[in-house]
Amino acid sequence: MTGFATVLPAGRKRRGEGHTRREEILHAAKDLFLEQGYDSTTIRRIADRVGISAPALYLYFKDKEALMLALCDQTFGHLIEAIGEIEKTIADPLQRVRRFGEAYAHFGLTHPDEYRLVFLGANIPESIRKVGHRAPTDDPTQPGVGGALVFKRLVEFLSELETSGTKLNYPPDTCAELCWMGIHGLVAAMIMKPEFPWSDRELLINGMLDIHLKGILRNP
Amino acid sequence: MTGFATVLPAGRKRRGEGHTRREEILHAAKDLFLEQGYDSTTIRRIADRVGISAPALYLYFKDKEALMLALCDQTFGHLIEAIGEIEKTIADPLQRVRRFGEAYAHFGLTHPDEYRLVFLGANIPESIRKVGHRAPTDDPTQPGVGGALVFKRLVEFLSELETSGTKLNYPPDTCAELCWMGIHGLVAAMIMKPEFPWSDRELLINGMLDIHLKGILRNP
DNA sequence: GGCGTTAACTGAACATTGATAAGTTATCGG
DNA sequence: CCGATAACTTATCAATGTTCAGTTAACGCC
Repeated sequence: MTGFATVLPAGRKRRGEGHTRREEILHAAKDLFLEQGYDSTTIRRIADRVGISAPALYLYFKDKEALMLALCDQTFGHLIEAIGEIEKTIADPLQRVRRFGEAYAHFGLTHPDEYRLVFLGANIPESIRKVGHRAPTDDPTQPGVGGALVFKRLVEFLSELETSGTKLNYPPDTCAELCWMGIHGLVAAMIMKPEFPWSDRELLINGMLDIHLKGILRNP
Repeated sequence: MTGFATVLPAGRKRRGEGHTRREEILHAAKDLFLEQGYDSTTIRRIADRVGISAPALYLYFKDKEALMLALCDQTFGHLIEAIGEIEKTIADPLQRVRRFGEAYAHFGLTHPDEYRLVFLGANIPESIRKVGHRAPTDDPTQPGVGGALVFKRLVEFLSELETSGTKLNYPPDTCAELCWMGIHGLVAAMIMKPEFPWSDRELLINGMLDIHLKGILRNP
């Protein structure tokens, strides 16, 4: 019907088109993980949705964990892009930090499932939980370093803030940990317990940012 | 050696002593969950450690999930006790809030798996994820209501603080949400990413509490 | 056109998992 | 001693992640 591609035996890829299949798998796996969680998503079901046999999946990913890692990196990419945007458009270090927080919260709340996957390690076995927090010096093309990169940016922003003359109550790393964890806690909880009668979202996010920015600056 | 209990065929319980076995299972399961995590702990291994067959475990717990839930409730009792202790021994409302935060963080860091299970809903099927956030009016003898009870106490502490004359920057519920989420984020992250090079634990916890207490008080 | 190489894929199988069914043992009141 | 039944076991199930050994078909080359 469609016309292109000569009739192939039910979706078999031509030579050299493996990466296409790989992305099909990623796409299907993402959908299924988000729908049913990591544990309930089986290799067979992913393969089914793609239209291949289960072992074929192992041609593209070492194991289920590697699949998940690849997905995490993909998601982190989006967040890192958003942060790069801040670096380009905002000059004031304090504003950068605040925008970082807003971008982070926004990212989490608009991609709740991915956030769960990446930052909460929900429904993922212990073995891959440490994803995203390898040493910040790791090769960024390697899977699983997204989280560290994001954190590194925040530390950079805070270091700028300090060298620009603003006094901080803690070292930049500690400030970064505190600020991040405050926002992270809020986002994580709002995602995990949506049925809880939360106060207004904007109020909470702005409140959390206010509190933390005030809290880390020596002379507010 | 110990001497009591007549020689039994390798640990079989006398009639009516089932609850003993139940507690043995809970104990073994707790150890194993803490050592290896929820997923990696198999029913068979728990049964092995207790010295019974795997199916025997199902005489005492409906399934693996029920076992974990029972453990959660048991553990939560300790947190609620600790909070009750604060109510008894500390009068000053501000101190109460601070102690609450300390107790909460301490609880999370010393019971990471229970914390993950109840407050993060990690590694468990959706069905039990919402545990801990049922309506606060639920029967506390039912499994899985710990979280809501704990939050209620914090709101009470903050309300006391307000009625005692201290001005707050936000309503007590919002303050409670902000304070809780700050600490929660920190605890959650330290649990989920233990290999991250965190700043000093005490420093972070105290820092987070300082920031939030300063942040919610109108005139510090 | 035919041929060999090999990327892309499949079917059968394995070990391990949570869980159930059906049967067995031993305790204890009468 | 006996019958009821609490406490437990063996055998087994279906589902899972993963591997092995093979099969199919696309493509470069003669």
